[in-house]
Amino acid sequence: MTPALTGIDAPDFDLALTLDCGQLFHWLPRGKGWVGLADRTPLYVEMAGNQLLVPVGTEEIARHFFALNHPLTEIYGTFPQDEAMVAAMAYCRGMRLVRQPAWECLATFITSAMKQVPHIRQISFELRRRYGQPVEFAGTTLYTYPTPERLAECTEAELRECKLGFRAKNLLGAAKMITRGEVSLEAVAGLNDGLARAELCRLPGVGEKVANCALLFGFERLRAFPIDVWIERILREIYFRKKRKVTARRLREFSDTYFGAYGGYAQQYLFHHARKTWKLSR
DNA sequence: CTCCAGGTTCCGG
DNA sequence: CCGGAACATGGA
Repeated sequence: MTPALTGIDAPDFDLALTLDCGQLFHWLPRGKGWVGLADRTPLYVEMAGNQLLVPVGTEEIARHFFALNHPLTEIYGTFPQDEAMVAAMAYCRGMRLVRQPAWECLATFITSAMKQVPHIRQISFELRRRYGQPVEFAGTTLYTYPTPERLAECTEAELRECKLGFRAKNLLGAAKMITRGEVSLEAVAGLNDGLARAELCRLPGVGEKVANCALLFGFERLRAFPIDVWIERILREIYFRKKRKVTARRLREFSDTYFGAYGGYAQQYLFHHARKTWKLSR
């Protein structure tokens, strides 16, 4: 049933936080840990002290996927040390931004527009179950995220059955453009942040925010700073308190510089902290 | 029943 | 460039 496990060093790593902060949408609790896919590789993961337990033979894949080599201490040192960041840092210490497959990440965030996290998970599981590839693992069946080629074969009506709503047209359109080679994610990977973002924004359903999520979580552009409704609230209520008529452009210019070289990390810390602590008092 | 959710796109000042 | 509105669906 359960595969043989082996431990790998994982200092400064909070697995639960990393899986629960809204960057991944298909991992499931299992026993003392979680199961999920790192691209095509099924993993069971569990913390044991400063070690991460993973199936024998998947050590390198797990190390890479969970970005255990991101220099967290150095990253924290680049954060602005204001009150909000200090609080978010304390709350989220050990959270890592994992290395997601580019298409899986991009597609998932196309389907995330105006949806709550549980809905995004629901959509992800449904797309995987219908159009992904089954992978047997530890007595259960996991499903890979469907390729652009497979999704491009679907009709919009079929995708709507996955509760996508108006996002179905966008996901289908993006899958088709990528399948036809009109946009190449391999090429995007070779562009600088600005050009990469512009290229991604050519896809339907991909605007500034979704492109930045893809860059941050799928292309390891750790400076990318997605501004969603939560981050916008934080910026307006904390960093622009009492300021009149703060435009979206102004928020973007501020966040692009203020949070530094690892702005994406700062963003995710602020995002998760606010979501977990503000929600209770509303 | 009403409101809103990890937005994008289009349209009129 | 900026603010509004439409767009689907489900949970609170």
